[in-house]
Amino acid sequence: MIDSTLKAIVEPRRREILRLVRHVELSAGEIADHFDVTRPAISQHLGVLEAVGLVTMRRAGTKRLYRARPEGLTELRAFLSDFWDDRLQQLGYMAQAAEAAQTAEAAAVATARKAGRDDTGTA
Amino acid sequence: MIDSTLKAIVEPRRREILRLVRHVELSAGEIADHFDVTRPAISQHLGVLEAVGLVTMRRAGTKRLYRARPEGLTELRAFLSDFWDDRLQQLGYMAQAAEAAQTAEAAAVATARKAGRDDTGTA
DNA sequence: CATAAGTGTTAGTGTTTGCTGTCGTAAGCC
DNA sequence: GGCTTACGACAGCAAACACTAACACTTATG
Repeated sequence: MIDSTLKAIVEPRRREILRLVRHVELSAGEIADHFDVTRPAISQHLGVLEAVGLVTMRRAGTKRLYRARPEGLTELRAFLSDFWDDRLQQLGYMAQAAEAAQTAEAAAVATARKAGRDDTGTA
Repeated sequence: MIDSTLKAIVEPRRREILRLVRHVELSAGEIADHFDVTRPAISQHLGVLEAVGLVTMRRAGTKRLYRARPEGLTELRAFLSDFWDDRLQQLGYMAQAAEAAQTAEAAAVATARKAGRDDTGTA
């Protein structure tokens, strides 16, 4: 699950695609225009990104519009944080922190401490 | 640079190795004992991890002791944070974008057309 | 219904990658 | 010196991956 998401992220072209559709919605053709490879190649990359939940797609006439899925990115960030921080928090933490950060970052940190457990992670 | 680091992280066995030597120093043989593959295979993984600066090695007699290099992990985390936050310090931006996109999808598409090819991708 | 535009899908290909098996090398022990 | 331990280095192989080319499908437009 997380493994496939990581594999999707590794490909440089897919990271670039993710950057393109992070804030705006783009059609497959518009995305392909940013690269030198053929459109089918980009279509495959989009399929991979959609399969792992990093982008969403909606049809608009003959076009298909893609957009980054913030939740997918959040989940990946949560996993990576967990990986490095030694199971300091759970998956839902990042979303809570993001919400709390709008008013105060310190509050988010406090939430992390509150939700966290002992980090005696001697693997 | 970051690309090779990401590639090193993607391999599940290398992530497991990284977990093993995160807090304690282990010899190549001890690390290999945790896996079903042969020692040369683990040796190759260790070589990759060392090449990208995710682990350090020191010789102790006939043994070679490996340990995670925290700085390497920090650099990768910094890159990933920069990638997702787009050097916009606000953590809660994603939620706002997702909410706003529902009401201003047409505007987003228009913006995309207007933006055209500002970045041809040189990751 | 016929045609064109916009994409996804499938088959096939070259390259990369992780693994095994064998060999070479440096450090300790008799 | 000769032997064992511990490890890396070098081919060789099989699977995975990204790409291209050709085809199929869906949606407007006449």
